[in-house]
Amino acid sequence: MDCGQVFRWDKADNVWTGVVQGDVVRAWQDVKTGLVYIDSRLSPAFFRSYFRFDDNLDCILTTVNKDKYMNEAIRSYRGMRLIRQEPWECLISYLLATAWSIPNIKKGILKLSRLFGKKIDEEHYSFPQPAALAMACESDLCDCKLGFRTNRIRKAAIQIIDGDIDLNELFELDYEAAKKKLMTMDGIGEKVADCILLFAFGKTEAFPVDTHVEKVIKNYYGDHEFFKEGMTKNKIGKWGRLYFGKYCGYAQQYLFYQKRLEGLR
DNA sequence: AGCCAGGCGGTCA
DNA sequence: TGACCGCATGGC
Repeated sequence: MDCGQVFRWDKADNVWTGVVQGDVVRAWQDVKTGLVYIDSRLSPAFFRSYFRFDDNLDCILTTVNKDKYMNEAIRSYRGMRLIRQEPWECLISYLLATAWSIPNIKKGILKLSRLFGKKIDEEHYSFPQPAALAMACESDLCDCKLGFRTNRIRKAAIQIIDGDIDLNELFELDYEAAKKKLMTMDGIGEKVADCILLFAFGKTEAFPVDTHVEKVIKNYYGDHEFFKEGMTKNKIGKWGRLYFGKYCGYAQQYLFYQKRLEGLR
């Protein structure tokens, strides 16, 4: 929950508290049994999907465990899963993530929720609905200090309201087609599109190349034949999809997390 | 003070 | 295509 995928969970006294689907959720894990306990009005079936408990993690990690670097990341962080987020919230979150650190992304989302979401209890607010952001007057949005991201999220909200973009439709499209559609939106390039497809639409063949992953790949895999004519971010993405295969998104998340916690080796 | 943060869009060669 | 730049803001 703290690996940079989702931004609305916080830990206190070994209990994670998050806002999901307008509900305040508390979750903790028994260290000995590994069992996960969840206090929420949402159903167990919902959380099976949210935490992707139906993924056969051992099987997936075996398929992406191609070399000593991946083996090390898997050895250290085995158990980390992709999360299946709500598309709308994920879309806005990664529009905000552009050239921002993870703490800043969390703060930005918190500000948006406090201003445009619904109050759930004394300290928690739901993630704003598209209509709330679409109608947010310019000055209110500017109060959030989102910089150049402000217009991007308002535009996105309007496109959703107007039906120009139908997020549910993206589930039906394959990875390439869905990516192409997302990239028509202002502020969504390759990386942001890949994050949304991976974290909300379950497209594990997405391989987001951000600044961390770029450094990791250049450091560990720069001598691969594939890169003999240079290492652009675009090329690194293509390499990741080829090299790790249909679950490359999982590989990416393990490399990303390891890099953030340990730096380059 | 200067650089970096889960980048993107435009321009120019 | 690929390299470079401006874009807001915050933190170190």
